[in-house]
Amino acid sequence: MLNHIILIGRLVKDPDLRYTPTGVAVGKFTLAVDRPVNKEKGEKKADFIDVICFYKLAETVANNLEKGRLVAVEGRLQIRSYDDSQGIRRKASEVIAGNIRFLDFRKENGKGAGVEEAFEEVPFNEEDIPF
Amino acid sequence: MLNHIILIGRLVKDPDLRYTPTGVAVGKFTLAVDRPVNKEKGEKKADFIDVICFYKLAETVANNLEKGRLVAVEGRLQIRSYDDSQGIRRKASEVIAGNIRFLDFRKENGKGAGVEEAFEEVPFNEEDIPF
Amino acid sequence: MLNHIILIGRLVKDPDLRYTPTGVAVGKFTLAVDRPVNKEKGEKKADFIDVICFYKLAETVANNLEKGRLVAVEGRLQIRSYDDSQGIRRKASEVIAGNIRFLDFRKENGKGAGVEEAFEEVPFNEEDIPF
Amino acid sequence: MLNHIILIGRLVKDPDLRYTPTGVAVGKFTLAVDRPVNKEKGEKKADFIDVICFYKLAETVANNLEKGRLVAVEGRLQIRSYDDSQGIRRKASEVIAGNIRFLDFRKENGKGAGVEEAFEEVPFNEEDIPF
DNA sequence: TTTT
DNA sequence: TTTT
Repeated sequence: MLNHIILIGRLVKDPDLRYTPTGVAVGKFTLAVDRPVNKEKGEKKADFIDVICFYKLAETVANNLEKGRLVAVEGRLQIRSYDDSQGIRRKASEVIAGNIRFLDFRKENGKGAGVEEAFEEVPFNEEDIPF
Repeated sequence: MLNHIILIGRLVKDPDLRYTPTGVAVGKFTLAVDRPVNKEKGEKKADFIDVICFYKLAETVANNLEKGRLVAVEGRLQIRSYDDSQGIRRKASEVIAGNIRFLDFRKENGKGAGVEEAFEEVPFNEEDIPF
Repeated sequence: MLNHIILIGRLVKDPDLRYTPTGVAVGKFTLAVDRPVNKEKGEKKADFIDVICFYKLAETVANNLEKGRLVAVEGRLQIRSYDDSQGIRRKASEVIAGNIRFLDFRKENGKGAGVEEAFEEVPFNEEDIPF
Repeated sequence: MLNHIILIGRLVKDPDLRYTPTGVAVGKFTLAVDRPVNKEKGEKKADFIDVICFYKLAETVANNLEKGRLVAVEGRLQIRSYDDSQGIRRKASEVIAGNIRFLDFRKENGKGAGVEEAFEEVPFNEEDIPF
């Protein structure tokens, strides 16, 4: 009924871009999201979380992100079952991204704006709120 | 750059529905969101948070919600300035809802489904993920 | 660096409660979280998401929840690797819950309050804010 | 019952640090959070959102942040009423931060780690999960 | 101005 | 009162 996740982490590899048979762009990358450090043990751990995106967002990701970049991802967690190449039944856990923000920037592009929104936002004029 | 809020609370009054001069439906209601109880003092407090919604979502809210109903709201926090009827400059703090879930149900409507989505979700077939 | 997920769904079975060798209570349950319905195909699907909780929260869950109950879960997504009983390397995807709210209630317990908080909230008196 | 907000934005001024009569550190700053751009009008707007933090988190913020810095804030939205210096009744809308991440970094401090956590996290060893 |  |  409600499924919303927000992650900030770094890409562990360059993003992957493929197309479905019907021509839909699908992007995939893995994010390393550091866990809160365990103060006693002092060790550092991360969760490696797969992120999927579609359409224009997938292409913007493929064209602008690379290994090591820091991003914020908003999306929903999806669990799907599939059989791997050896026929073993597995579950994939993926975040379907609706919105991705680039949080560090190459010098050359200066501005630091986030990527295109995947969802159309509800448009309205603030002046029109009739209350 | 990123602004996302999730609230669960109860309507303190019936929702209000108005239309802008251009015919856009605008819904408004106030949510009482209980704070975590202060164990020492044992007192109970709530934040009273204004929520605004638009279009079809506004009409669904007006037609289905009433004082006392429990809802989950996803949206973004907006701060806007205005002059009140006495000419005093004030700031309004409102949650612009993108998604509202009804969490308790009249017996008569049984199912308990959430309301229509305000945003179009990214549509895709799970079978088409090419990874 | 930041990992936060909020889910609303129903338990697909009664929750499970176990203890670690050191006596820590660990609760586990699976939540069915309905996806936004695909309007064209009209079919209904859900993600089945595993949730883990600890300590008092685990015991409160075990004592108060059962199959079919509606809850809101706040937590973080954790991915961990393990070998299953056949020695096959697998990844587990689990939400570590910090906070669980009960959203429907048996008649007999009336109040409808959420469960105990797992985290200690920052305590302060509103009157003391020195701004 | 549930109140969770996540913001990413920039400080519009240096943060403010004060102490309550009982010696509790209270930090305050305002975040400019850019709204999704209105494509038709092309104009850029932001919400200016007040953030409050306490204790060690307040001091870390005061010692490390300044005007223009980019941060991620997790917290809850609080609405409180007060009378201003002219005796006019006003409502303050503030995000009570539980967790703040620094998202851009001075060259000199290299690492880019987030600030100290405000909440104690639930501690456990992954190896101990008895499922 | 406040909800169960 | 506003940030890049």
